[in-house]
Amino acid sequence: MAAERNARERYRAHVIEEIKRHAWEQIATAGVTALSLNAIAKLVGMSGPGLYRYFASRDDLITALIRDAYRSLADAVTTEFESGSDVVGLAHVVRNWALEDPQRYFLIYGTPVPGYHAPADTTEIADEIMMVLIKAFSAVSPELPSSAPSATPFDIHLQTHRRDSDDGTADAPTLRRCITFQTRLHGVISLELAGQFQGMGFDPVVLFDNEVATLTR
Amino acid sequence: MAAERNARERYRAHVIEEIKRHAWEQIATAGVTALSLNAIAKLVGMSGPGLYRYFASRDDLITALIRDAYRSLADAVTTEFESGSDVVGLAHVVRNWALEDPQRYFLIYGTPVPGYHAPADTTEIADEIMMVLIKAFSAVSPELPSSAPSATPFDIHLQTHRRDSDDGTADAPTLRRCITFQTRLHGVISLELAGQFQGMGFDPVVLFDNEVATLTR
DNA sequence: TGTACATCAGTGAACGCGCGTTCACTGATGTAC
DNA sequence: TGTACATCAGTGAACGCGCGTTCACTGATGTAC
Repeated sequence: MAAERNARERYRAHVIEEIKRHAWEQIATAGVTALSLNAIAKLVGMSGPGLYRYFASRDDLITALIRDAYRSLADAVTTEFESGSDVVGLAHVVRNWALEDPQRYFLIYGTPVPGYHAPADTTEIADEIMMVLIKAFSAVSPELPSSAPSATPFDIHLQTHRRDSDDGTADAPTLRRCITFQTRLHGVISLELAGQFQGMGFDPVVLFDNEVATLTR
Repeated sequence: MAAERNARERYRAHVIEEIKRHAWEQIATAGVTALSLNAIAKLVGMSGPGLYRYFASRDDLITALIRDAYRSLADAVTTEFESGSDVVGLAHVVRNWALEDPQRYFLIYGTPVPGYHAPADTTEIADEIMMVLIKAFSAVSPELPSSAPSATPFDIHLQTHRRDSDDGTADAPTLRRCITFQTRLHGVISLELAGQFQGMGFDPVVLFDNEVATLTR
């Protein structure tokens, strides 16, 4: 019966969620490096090999976590945009999302593991975020002083060298602003999360706001 | 005899360098995570425990490597500045240094290991870099349009909340520019090194130049 | 409703591995008188 | 110059550990007729 089958599937989904939950706890506490299948299995209440019914390998688990992290960020950004927020609002959503779980942020944007390659569908989610940014910047671009007057060398470069990710509707200055949004936010957020501003005395959020203000200028 | 003692010390220094060399190779190939004392010892040509004559623990080795990385970057930046280079030149030195060995860059600026705290003297070297930046920006600050006219909220915040690292000679706008130099460069460099721009079609160095150009504006 | 079969969740034992680190020890190099 | 001692480099065996993963198996749950 379909209902019965769903019961098994619901159970399965529930266990998968529990595994992931404990995986995230481990990552938050000690980083991806410390993620251990056996330890997670113990926490979930089953023996090591049992976990292989749910994830084929350690890399499989990590890949699933990365996908979920991307998904979570994309959802947060999309939701915020659809509730009428502007670029500044989106920036704060990203920062808050990062502060929520720094290691989750670093799982996506942190030190790459040489050799490991993220699966294709995470790229799609990254593009999804990019699309939201394009929409957000398209709304303000015309008003910005630097949009028409002078195209930067990078703008010109973008006109010829660019492979979508967007559907091609965005003009170069808008695309540049989206990329700049990403790099500037990452610069200030990741250094904050890594504690590089500790001992410098200032409040990171004020620096963040300073940086975000430059995006719509 | 002093000469004899030096022979032993020179030998010691030589072995330490060889250990570090192999350690860097391992890091460049597979990241810090993969750094293994036993493996390094084998490469150097001694048995595992022998390495403990040179480094008291794995963390000790890593700490030494981090210190060396900071030192190397600080030297590169200082040398460039003393040879008459400006802010733009310094930016390119930093990027080239990062490209030289991405994992070395990430060892300093990458994902922090929860729990690990860098020793105090690395902070001193970081301050050293900051001092060079302050000098470089002090040279151009007076000419910049935004220096006198309008202080940003972050500038005002910095005036009251700041614990040196500089000797207190720099004014807030200059200090802000130095910090911005660090965050913007890190944003664009680390995303490039992590391969986040792959498949987007543009040349990262053009984006980098675009971003650097904003620093002296 | 009942029976025969297929699918699935989970276990326990085992494999092979490499890790960091400690310890007692040997042999070489340097030091002091 | 020679002898007695101290320092240092390096070895080999061993400890304990936890890891990812495979395998043969049990028992429960679902499916088909």
